[in-house]
Amino acid sequence: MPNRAVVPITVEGLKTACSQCNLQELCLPYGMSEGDINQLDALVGARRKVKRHQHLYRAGDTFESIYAVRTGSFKTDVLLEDGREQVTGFQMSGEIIGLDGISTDAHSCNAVALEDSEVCVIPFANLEEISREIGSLQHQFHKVMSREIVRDHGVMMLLGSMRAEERLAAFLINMSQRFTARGFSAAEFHLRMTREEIGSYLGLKLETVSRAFSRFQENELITVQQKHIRIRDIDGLKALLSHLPNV
Amino acid sequence: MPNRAVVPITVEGLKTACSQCNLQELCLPYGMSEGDINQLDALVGARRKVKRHQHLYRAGDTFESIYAVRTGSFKTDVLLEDGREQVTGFQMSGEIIGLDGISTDAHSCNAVALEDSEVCVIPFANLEEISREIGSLQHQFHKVMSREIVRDHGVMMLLGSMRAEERLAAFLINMSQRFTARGFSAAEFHLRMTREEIGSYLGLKLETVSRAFSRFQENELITVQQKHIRIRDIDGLKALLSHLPNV
DNA sequence: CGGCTACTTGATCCACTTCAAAGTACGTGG
DNA sequence: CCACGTACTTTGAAGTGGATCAAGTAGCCG
Repeated sequence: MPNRAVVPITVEGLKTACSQCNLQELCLPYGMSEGDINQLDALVGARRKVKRHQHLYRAGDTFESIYAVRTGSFKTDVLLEDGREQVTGFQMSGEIIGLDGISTDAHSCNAVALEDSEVCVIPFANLEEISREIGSLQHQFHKVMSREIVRDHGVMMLLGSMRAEERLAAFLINMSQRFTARGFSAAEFHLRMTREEIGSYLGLKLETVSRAFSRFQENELITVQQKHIRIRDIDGLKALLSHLPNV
Repeated sequence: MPNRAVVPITVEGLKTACSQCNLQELCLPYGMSEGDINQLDALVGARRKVKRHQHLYRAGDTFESIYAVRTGSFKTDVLLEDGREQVTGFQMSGEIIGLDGISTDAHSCNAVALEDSEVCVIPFANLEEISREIGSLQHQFHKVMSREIVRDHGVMMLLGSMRAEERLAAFLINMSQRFTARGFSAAEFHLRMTREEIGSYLGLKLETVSRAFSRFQENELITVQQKHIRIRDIDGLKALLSHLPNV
């Protein structure tokens, strides 16, 4: 596990490294003083590489740090005793993982890399300490947590009130937006997760996900080749979301 | 709207008033100094009464404060353009409402009183300022937010992976635990929400909720009389959660 | 090339929804 | 205090979206 100390931190380096990070809004742009930069130095403890299919943490692990995804992507899931899995989210670069652990000082879900990935380890005690001194960091962190709560409400809406094709359309639109925000194509991207993982996230079986993809392709909304997706008619997809179930 | 200033704050009074509050863990027990108490004075801005079926806030409202439920209970929900409603949670005394607003400085859901209720208004700017000075308050607040995220994951599990009777059993067990934590009977309680609201929360139609209640009654797990519930076999309910769907 | 994992597609089934009709509690005004 | 209206709940019967079961296919990697 390469320790942070190994990689000398420079302001330039940070700006590059963290340019897509969810925490950037408070770390960098707001004219941090030299002293602030030194504190930031204390904030990010280390980087950690996680290979595909490896756990970043498991349910039950002691909580010490939250993580910012630098490269790659993750899924978080909850397991029931009988083996049922619920994927609670997919995380891409710049997104924060691990907030579930603050509540009880132990993680309540699993975080697994979908591809070879790297995270910034942010010891939570450090974050709390520094955010007591830098108000903008404190506020930004609160926004990150709140955003997670709002996102979760959206997933509840999806799981509780939408039909299969609406759920998949919402998922594709969301992925497209997140790729766009990272400077990738809005129309063409590569999904890192399996049909089963998408299904688990959307509360559907993998066959249903597959059939919905096929239906979208028939209707010329998208082109599917395994995990490679090309969106041909984003408005058509969005239209699926604004219709009543039986109209 | 009675302002806080109207009700003189005393340490005794606070201990009584906040004895069931989620924020109590940091406000009260940790031997706050006289100075801390004065700061607390600045934290809780006012109390606000909300009548049954009235909104505490609506989606789109500017975010300024979070709320601690003093008496009564609330639901929070998200509405789709076509009228579909997803209830995202039910809140009882001591629980915090409004965390969704931090993210964008505007609320993203509606909060509606299920009965005549009263909340403590906590201006969020105050909370951030004071929590920069009192570390235990800061940490407690982070725990409250994290707990909300963990709870949301549980609801996703419920909506995405459980069948109707499992969902209702999980709901009843959860309600029972929360009533117990408030000093009420674990076995007998009055639901403040309608079958339709329970159904919306659980991703089911009201008829399905009603049928599941009836089935539980047939199986002597509970007694139902409209909104009055008596749990006769809590272990039987719990057993419903640990079984495979087809076993 | 062989073996594996992931994906697609068809046929059948069933849990939950939808539609419909009563029944019950409750508040209000006469 | 009763009559009536309203909102909520229960229950039945029929319909359907997605699950399940079952092949078969495509891509990947050692």
